[in-house]
Amino acid sequence: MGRVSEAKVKLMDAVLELIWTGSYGSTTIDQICERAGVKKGSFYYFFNSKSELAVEALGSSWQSMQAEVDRMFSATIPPLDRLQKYCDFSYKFQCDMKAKYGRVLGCPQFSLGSEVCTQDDTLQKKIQSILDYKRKYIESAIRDGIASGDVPACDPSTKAQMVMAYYEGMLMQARIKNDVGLLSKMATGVFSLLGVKDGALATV
Amino acid sequence: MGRVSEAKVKLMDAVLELIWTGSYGSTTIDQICERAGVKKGSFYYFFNSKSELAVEALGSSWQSMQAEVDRMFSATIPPLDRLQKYCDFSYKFQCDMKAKYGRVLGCPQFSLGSEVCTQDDTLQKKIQSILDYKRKYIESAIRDGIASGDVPACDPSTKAQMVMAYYEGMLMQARIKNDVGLLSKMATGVFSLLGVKDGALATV
DNA sequence: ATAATAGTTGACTGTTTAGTAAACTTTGCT
DNA sequence: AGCAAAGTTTACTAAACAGTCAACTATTAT
Repeated sequence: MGRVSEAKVKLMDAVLELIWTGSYGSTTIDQICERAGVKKGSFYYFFNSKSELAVEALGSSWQSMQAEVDRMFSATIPPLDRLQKYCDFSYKFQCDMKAKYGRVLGCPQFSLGSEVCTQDDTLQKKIQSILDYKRKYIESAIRDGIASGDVPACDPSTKAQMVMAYYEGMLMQARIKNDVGLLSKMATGVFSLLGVKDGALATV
Repeated sequence: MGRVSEAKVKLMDAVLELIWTGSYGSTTIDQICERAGVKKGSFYYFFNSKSELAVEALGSSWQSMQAEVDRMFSATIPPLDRLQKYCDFSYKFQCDMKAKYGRVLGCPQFSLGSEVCTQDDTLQKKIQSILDYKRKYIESAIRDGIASGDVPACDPSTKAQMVMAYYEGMLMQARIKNDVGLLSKMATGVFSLLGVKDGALATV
């Protein structure tokens, strides 16, 4: 019973957009409320702080993204194709953001993680866990690639770490330079890191 | 004539430390002044804003760093050794920071760049230019490596972009995870990206 | 010595911010 | 209808914040 509300969802959407198009530190609770079309009293009815809102928003945003990532990294897809698809997806995604906001926005977890890691422990832990999930997809694709003989023998965990550093570094660069072109050939570097000749893919 | 002052230097040191150990958005002018042991009136005597101070501080910090980088990337050193030295230096540097602050701090330009790129144009441009300088060292080493036959033929500019993405991505990951261990084998990935077998170095 | 220059200080202003509380409104249950 | 749960709103406080200014102090060239 009682009345129903979309305020919570609206606040989560608003905070993500503001953090992503700007930064965590520079977005105020008043701004979030204004963007969400929600009064501050309602904000504090649902959340205790900006940090708490951000944690929930990041979690829910990752949850909806995860379905899509699961499809890209399906075990039915050849391992290297998964990585190719993931790179292509990221490129397209960043193009969409650039079209929508006039800005390449990069990876929300990485940008935010770098900003708050020394300041907000619970937020930092949430981001860490999402990044760990993402790495597991890559690691699993590498492991499958080794099994199928597409990837030279290596430690999948270490290699995944490297691939991810490269991938996230590229997105960061694209954000800082506001240049989406850097990302169009992203997969090339991924395959170099794996010691795989580019173009050795089954189908794309 | 008139009296002499170290306030400007102290303010620049303070802002760099605060941004690096925290973030740009979360460091206030009051904080900077307190850390520097300088009164706010003096701050505004020398600078018009936090942004202006940050621009000057970044420039001067890069200038003193550049001497060291020039040595590492000396044309007298075999090209791949330069990259190895640079990776080793970064690793040691981050270890020092961890020892000093209890935190891996990563690359100041990259963290800050990602935070302010959508918000502060002059700061963004300053960071951009420093990052461009850094890339030129890598690009030049790659070009020399191709000339000496140590690096397979490629477009040095594009490859430098990739190497840098990987390098900066690694530093970012280390910052977010507060784990310096990730960086100990950094050069391995650099050489993979260049299509060079690890251990093909003249001397290190 | 003193006057001009360079830098310092503290007290001040107005604004933005986080956070609170009490009155009010909508909704569903009986 | 009427009551209770769930959510909304407005007006408020106190603190943090950026930025200003006039009076003050140290340095040095002459």
